Amino acid sequence: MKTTSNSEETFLAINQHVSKTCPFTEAELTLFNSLLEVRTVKKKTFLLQQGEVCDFEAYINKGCIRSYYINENGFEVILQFAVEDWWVSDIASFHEQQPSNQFIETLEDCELLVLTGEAKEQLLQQIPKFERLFRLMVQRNLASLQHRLMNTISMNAEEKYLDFSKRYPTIAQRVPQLHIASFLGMSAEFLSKVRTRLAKK
Amino acid sequence: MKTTSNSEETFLAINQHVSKTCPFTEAELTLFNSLLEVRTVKKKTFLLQQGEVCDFEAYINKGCIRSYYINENGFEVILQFAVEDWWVSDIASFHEQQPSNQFIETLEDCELLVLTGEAKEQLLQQIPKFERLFRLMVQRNLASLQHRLMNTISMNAEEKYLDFSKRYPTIAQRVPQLHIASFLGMSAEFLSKVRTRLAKK
DNA sequence: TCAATTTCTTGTCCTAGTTCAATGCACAGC
DNA sequence: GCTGTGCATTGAACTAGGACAAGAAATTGA
Repeated sequence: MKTTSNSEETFLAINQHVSKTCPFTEAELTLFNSLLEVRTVKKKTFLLQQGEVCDFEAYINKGCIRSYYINENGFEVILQFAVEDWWVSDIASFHEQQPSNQFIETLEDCELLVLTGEAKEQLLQQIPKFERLFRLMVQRNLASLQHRLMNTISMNAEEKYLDFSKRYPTIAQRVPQLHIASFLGMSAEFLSKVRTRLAKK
Repeated sequence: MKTTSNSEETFLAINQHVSKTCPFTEAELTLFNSLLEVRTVKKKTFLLQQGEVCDFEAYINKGCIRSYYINENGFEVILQFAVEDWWVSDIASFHEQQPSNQFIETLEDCELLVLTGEAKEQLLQQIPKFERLFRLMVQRNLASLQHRLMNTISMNAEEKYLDFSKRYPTIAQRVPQLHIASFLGMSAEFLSKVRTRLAKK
């Protein structure tokens, strides 16, 4: 009894999430859910490290995660913040089965619904409609990354920060400024200066 | 006779291109080809302008194209250079049927194979396997954009230029420096200075 | 072939953002 | 209740790259 109601709750959000992009039947959703692995992870855990092959896509039920690169000079750049109702993965590594060059790390205690490579294959084989869902997900990702690239190139620090806190108000709250600066491509000190300058207005 | 051999030639490259990612039968490829529209376009033609809804994906048989944004301040940023064996489109606008905020412009006389929205729908309906091809295409696009974002944030001008000319030697040759600078997110003047500095070594 | 337009180069001056260092703050662990 | 560790703030000195201007070189096109 407990388990059932618990698991219903567990999959509520993700089922709504996938239904938004594509209509699925109850039976299809049930199959989908059975292929997901529920995982709770402590803060500051790595889901993926540079050099490993990424073998999952994870939907975030609860918590906050960042993915980032570290380049040759030890310079860290944040690729993505992910919170509730988002997915994280290194798609390139996942699909080409190549070693990743990203880190994926929890910033808070998390509850994740994990789709492994094997599970995803089964899913796509049994319900090809899901192919469309994943294509749409990647597509949106691409569009938002394009947008971010434009901002990164054409905006100054203040504009970037304002745009960010408008676009992701919750994340701007939850995440240390340090990381936000890295996401926006500026030093933490300078972000701090920008913020105090803005506060004075 | 002439027509046949001509059209065989026309579709040779694209058929190889799609077969690389996914095996298709002769019949499937023939159907695919029949849905493509061959278009030759003069240099400096716009395939898409800000405000229009993008209704195509175009495969480049011959020529060179750029897609770019112009932001509120009139600042131009190049999103992509595309040459032979690449696709261009504004995926977001295309699939959401939203007005685009990009321009897509030919930099040379081009021969394109154009897949319109309608044709693409037919294609996906009749050969669902193509869904996979398009997902992979978007996915690769995403991966390369991630890479570019990292470079943009973490490299200095010289490193960016060196990386670019290593990664896209042909494009570095074919395209005015002006545009390369815009792609790399630096002023044309500064790129010129970087190049003379490099030449002196 | 010559003019017209685009693109490239070079120099000077200037500013947005960096780096480094010091200080203050908050809160997690004992 | 103290203490260490990780963040945030502030300041001073520095620099990569931008903006502007003016001339040179290269392409285009009738």
